[in-house]
Amino acid sequence: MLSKACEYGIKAMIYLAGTSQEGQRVSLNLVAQHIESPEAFTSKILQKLAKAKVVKSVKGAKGGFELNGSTSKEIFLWDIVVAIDGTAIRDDCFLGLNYCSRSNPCPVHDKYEKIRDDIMSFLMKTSVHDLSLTVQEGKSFLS
Amino acid sequence: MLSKACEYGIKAMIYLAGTSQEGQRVSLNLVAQHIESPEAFTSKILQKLAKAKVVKSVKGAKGGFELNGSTSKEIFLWDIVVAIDGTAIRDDCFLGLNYCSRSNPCPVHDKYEKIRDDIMSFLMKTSVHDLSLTVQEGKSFLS
DNA sequence: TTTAAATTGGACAAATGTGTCCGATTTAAA
DNA sequence: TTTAAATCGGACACATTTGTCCAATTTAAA
Ligand code: SF4
Ligand code: SF4
Repeated sequence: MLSKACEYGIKAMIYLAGTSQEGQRVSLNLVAQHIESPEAFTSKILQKLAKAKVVKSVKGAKGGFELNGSTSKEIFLWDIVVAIDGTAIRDDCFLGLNYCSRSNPCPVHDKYEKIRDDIMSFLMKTSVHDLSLTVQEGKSFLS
Repeated sequence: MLSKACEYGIKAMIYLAGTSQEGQRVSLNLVAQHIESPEAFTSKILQKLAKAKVVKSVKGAKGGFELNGSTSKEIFLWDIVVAIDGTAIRDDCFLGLNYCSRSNPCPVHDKYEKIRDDIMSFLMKTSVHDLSLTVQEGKSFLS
């Protein structure tokens, strides 16, 4: 479903949502520790997220990462997926047909369309904020 | 979601369901043409499906491939997925946590669990026969 | 028995995804 | 001004997936 990089990216964003009150920054090292991902690989992922403007990175001493913009309520899973994996999960559907439509459907269309719509709805309507709450309460976990 | 190999495998099975009345065989070349996949790669995939006993292969002149067993109604998408991709799609869920459960869930569990169950239900309850009907009627397509 | 049609399986090649290393650069603080 | 703490970015390494090539084998038919 998602690439490993994208899984790490989502976890990183959820972690950052819990540390990003009032411009407080955390280092790459801390992020990687909390989401249990290789540090150098996490670095690449955070760079992608920074280029997509969903995280803000600050270089130099006392630098680090924080969520960009005012609030994690405005950042949705879909933003992260697009930044890291692109739109293939939406565009290349179940059987990976090059061209499909309601008048030229693949054989699974009738049975799969609802699942695809549910996935897209989940990705576009679930905010990082939604997910960070239970982590901060200790009711869900990133590793 | 699925590997390319698995997509080809599903298409091949759906195509074979339309050609496999009464032990009639089709060649690798024909299968690859109809599902628009590279012939040599398709060969590897059909070999996997043959080892999983969902297709029967016959070597030599007048040989070829046909569905194994009596009917495509007994072969489900899940059988094909397991034969080619294994059970990762079921075992490694959305965020790829190593260990998760209702008492140790990842942050998306509440929102994603239903989608996962819907996908598994779709894979386990959809038979190749279900899918081949609309193709034979010209109402859906494999390319 | 010979030939042609077909799958099989091993080795290889290319592309992508995952992960590492390290020097360059930036910034805050001593 | 110097130093230490950080991210950045390019090059590389490794694993997996995707795809190709070809000789070996099997089988039906001439
Ligand atoms: S399920 Fe529908 S949308 Fe998805 S590939 Fe098939 S025809 Fe296209
Ligand atoms: S959604 Fe639920 S089942 Fe899937 S990884 Fe998260 S906790 Fe596990």
